[in-house]
Amino acid sequence: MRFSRQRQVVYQTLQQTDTHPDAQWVYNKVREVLPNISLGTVYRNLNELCCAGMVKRISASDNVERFDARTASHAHFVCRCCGKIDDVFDSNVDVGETHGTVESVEVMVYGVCSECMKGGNYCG
Amino acid sequence: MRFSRQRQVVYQTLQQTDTHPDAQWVYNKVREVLPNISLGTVYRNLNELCCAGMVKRISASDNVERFDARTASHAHFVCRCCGKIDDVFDSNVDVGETHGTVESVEVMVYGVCSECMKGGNYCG
DNA sequence: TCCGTAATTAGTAATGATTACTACTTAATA
DNA sequence: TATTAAGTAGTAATCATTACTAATTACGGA
Repeated sequence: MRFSRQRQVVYQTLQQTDTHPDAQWVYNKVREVLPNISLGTVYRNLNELCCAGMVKRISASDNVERFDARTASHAHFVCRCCGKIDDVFDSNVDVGETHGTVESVEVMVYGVCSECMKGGNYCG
Repeated sequence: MRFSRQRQVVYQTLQQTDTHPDAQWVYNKVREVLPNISLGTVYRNLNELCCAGMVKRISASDNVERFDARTASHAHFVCRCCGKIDDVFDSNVDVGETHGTVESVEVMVYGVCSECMKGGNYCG
C-alpha cells in the first residue's frame, strides 16, 4: 500500500477526532487541507485503511458507516436520538451515569464462518 | 398501532426464520402470501415493529439493515465474507469452535445520551 | 537523478437501500 | 353499520456508497 498525500491526511484527520465520524465529515475536514480531494477518494482510503487494520468501521443503525482510528478494543455508547457515539473505555464505569440511559447492549462477534473458511471464500 | 394483515404477515415471516434477513428478503417471502404488498409497506412495518419493541434492528457493516424477531438478549456472530449472522445464545460456547474464526468483538450500548434527555430531544 | 509502471486520484455516472408522497383502502371503535 | 384515523400500493425522490475512466503520482531500480 502506497502512502499518498490524500491517504495521509485522511488517516491523520481520523486520528485527530474522537467523534467517530462518517465519510462525509471526513471529506469536509480533509478539504480544509486538500480542497480538490474527491469524496470517492475518501471512501476508498477509509476502506483501504480498514483492510490494513489501521481503522475500524462502526455500524450503528443509522444507515451511515462511521470510522474510528482507535483500534484498541473498546465499547461504544450510541444515542438513538442524536446518533452520537461515545467511547466507553473503562469497563468499571457506570454507563448509565456517565453517558446516558441504557436501553440495550449488543454484542457482535466478527470473523469468518466455518463454511467460508472451508469453501475458500476467505477474503483477506 | 393497528394490526393489519400486512403487518401480521411481516411479523410472522420474521418470527419463522433465524437468518436475520433484510427488508428485501422479507419482502420476497411475504409476497408468497400477499403478492400485492409493496416494499415500502414492508419497510414501514419493520420500523413500526421495531418502535413497538417486537423486532430488533441489526446493523452489521454491509450497508443493509437486518431484522430479528427474537428480542431476548443474545449475541451475534457476523461473517465478514458471506455476511451471514448466527445467533450466539449460550455464553459458555466456544464461538471460535462453533461458528468460525473470531477476529474481533464489538460491544455497543444503545440508549439516549444525557444531552438528549435534558434537551427534550428524547424521541419515544 | 531519471524512468517505468502500477497504484492512486478527480470527476462523474451508476447503483442500491431506504424514505417520502399521495390518493385509495381498511381495521377498529362507537 | 357508519366513521375515521391508520395503513397501503405504487411511484418518485433521496442519500450513501461504489464503479468507471483518463490523467496523475509514489516509489523501486537503473
